[in-house]
Amino acid sequence: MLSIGEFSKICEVSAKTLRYYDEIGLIHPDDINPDNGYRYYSIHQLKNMLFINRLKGYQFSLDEIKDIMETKDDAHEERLHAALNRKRQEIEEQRNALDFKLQQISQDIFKVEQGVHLMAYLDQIEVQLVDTEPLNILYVRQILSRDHYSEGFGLYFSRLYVRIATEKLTLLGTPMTIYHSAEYNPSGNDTEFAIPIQEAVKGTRDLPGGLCAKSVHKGPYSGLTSVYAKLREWVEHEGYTLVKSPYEVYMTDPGQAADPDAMVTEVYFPVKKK
Amino acid sequence: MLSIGEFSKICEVSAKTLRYYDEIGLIHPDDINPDNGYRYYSIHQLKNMLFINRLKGYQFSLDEIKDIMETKDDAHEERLHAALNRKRQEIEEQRNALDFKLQQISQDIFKVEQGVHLMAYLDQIEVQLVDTEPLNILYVRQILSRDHYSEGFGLYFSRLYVRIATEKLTLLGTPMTIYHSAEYNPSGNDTEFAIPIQEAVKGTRDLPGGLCAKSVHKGPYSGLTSVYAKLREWVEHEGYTLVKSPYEVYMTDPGQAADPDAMVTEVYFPVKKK
DNA sequence: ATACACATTGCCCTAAGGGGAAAGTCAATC
DNA sequence: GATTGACTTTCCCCTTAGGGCAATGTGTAT
Repeated sequence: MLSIGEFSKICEVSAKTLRYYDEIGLIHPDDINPDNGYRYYSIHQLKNMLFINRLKGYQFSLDEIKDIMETKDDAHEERLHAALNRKRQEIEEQRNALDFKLQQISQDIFKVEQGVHLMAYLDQIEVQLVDTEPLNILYVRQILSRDHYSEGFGLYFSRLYVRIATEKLTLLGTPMTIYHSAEYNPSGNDTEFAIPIQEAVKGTRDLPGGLCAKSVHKGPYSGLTSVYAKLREWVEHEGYTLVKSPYEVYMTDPGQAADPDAMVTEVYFPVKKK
Repeated sequence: MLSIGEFSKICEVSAKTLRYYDEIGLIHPDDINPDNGYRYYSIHQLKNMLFINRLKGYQFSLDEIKDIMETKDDAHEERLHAALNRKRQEIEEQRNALDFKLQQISQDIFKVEQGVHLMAYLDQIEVQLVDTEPLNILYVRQILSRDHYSEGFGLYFSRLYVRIATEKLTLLGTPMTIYHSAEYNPSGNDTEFAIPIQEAVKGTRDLPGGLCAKSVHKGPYSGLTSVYAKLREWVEHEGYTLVKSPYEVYMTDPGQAADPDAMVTEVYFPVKKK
């Protein structure tokens, strides 16, 4: 049997960590001296410990690891397989996110070298005041969390398109999204997916027209945050108030855009003078 | 002036977060009503808030962001530039680490599909008992933290090689590292870089020979952890004890290996029978 | 006047341990 | 046998960047 210090060296894991794992039930020592509480590990536990470390490296939480290790033999492999595949996908997404950040930070470094403030582009965003016509829209309304935005996006629009095709409805514009959640809510937003059509069938409603502050955004959706900020700033600064939910109109097909830099999105804020 | 709720919507940052940033001094509201403590933000603070969000996206801690924002105008850009470059490098390293994890997890998924335990390779690591000859080594000993391992690696070995070259000493083997830190210590390990030479000049010492448990490892250094674990397991299991510091011998040049899979490292554990 | 949305502070919670204190224990040496 | 120094135990507080909830106070619209 090995003392906690010896086992700690073998696994290259601190004794503190081993005590913590004992506490949360991830790995209990094989034996505990009842007199003094000393923990003793057997050499067979090494493989388990290294397994835990491997999974930790794949960003499993200790809870997830515990679940996997507690799953009995027959279901174990299946479960592990599923979990690994899931994590692989997560890691891949993270890597892509980092790739994007790398591009962005490189651009920002360039900006700093040119003596331009990182946020200077905010002043470049143009806002116009426009009067919109009322529209008849085919819609579906959903609470969507940030994580499932892009999936929901494809899903709900394609459902609407299916209806338009099967019921031979007449398209009158490009797809749009209306954001009903007034507040910023990280857990989920009340979102309406809509497409303007001619016929007033079931599942359509009237989107009233009126005065709007409008900005046109070119590029990937991640840049929209700033456009929203800018619009709200403009509305505030010019003495207007938001009177209805803001909405976006996708001039380029959101599903099929090859180059994200070529995507064009219009953002509308229905307003009135304060 | 904007209430905390309005400002929160504009920035897409929760009110809680704004209060927290006020508390830690990252962004104070422009005005606070002394009667009721209500916070009021001005629209000019939007740019600052978005700047904070941008830096947060680059994985700056709030403390770092605060430092950057408190730096005054003349030093500000220089500091930001340095910080951004540093973060870019960090992000790049993270991305590379994720790339490596992706490869590894894919291999592990394959193993699971083949019905092989992830840690089965541990049983494949072979350990032999050998008798080593004493060596005369030119050395330099250093406390090195994990993070600076690879840099230290190149640096200290090249210093040794420079001495060998300038003083025309006679090389007797490939470079090696001796690990004097008995315990696993994440903050820094006592490490000796050494190269066996013939002449007993200043800066050399005798590395005594004797009985050793030895494993040969092929592949990148990241796989060495398991070799160490295996060796310790073997030593324990066969009833030996470690009598001196373990060391590694790099059969392939650690600086110049093109393909990490082709790298060969020998690990020695000086032991005696218990 | 009432209702309701919004604001405040305060307290506890997170994940995965790290740092350190006070006290008990082990093995080896004098 | 005694002492020393290394090792172990538990206990408590600390970390990041806020989230959740409660009790309470305030602003505005009806």
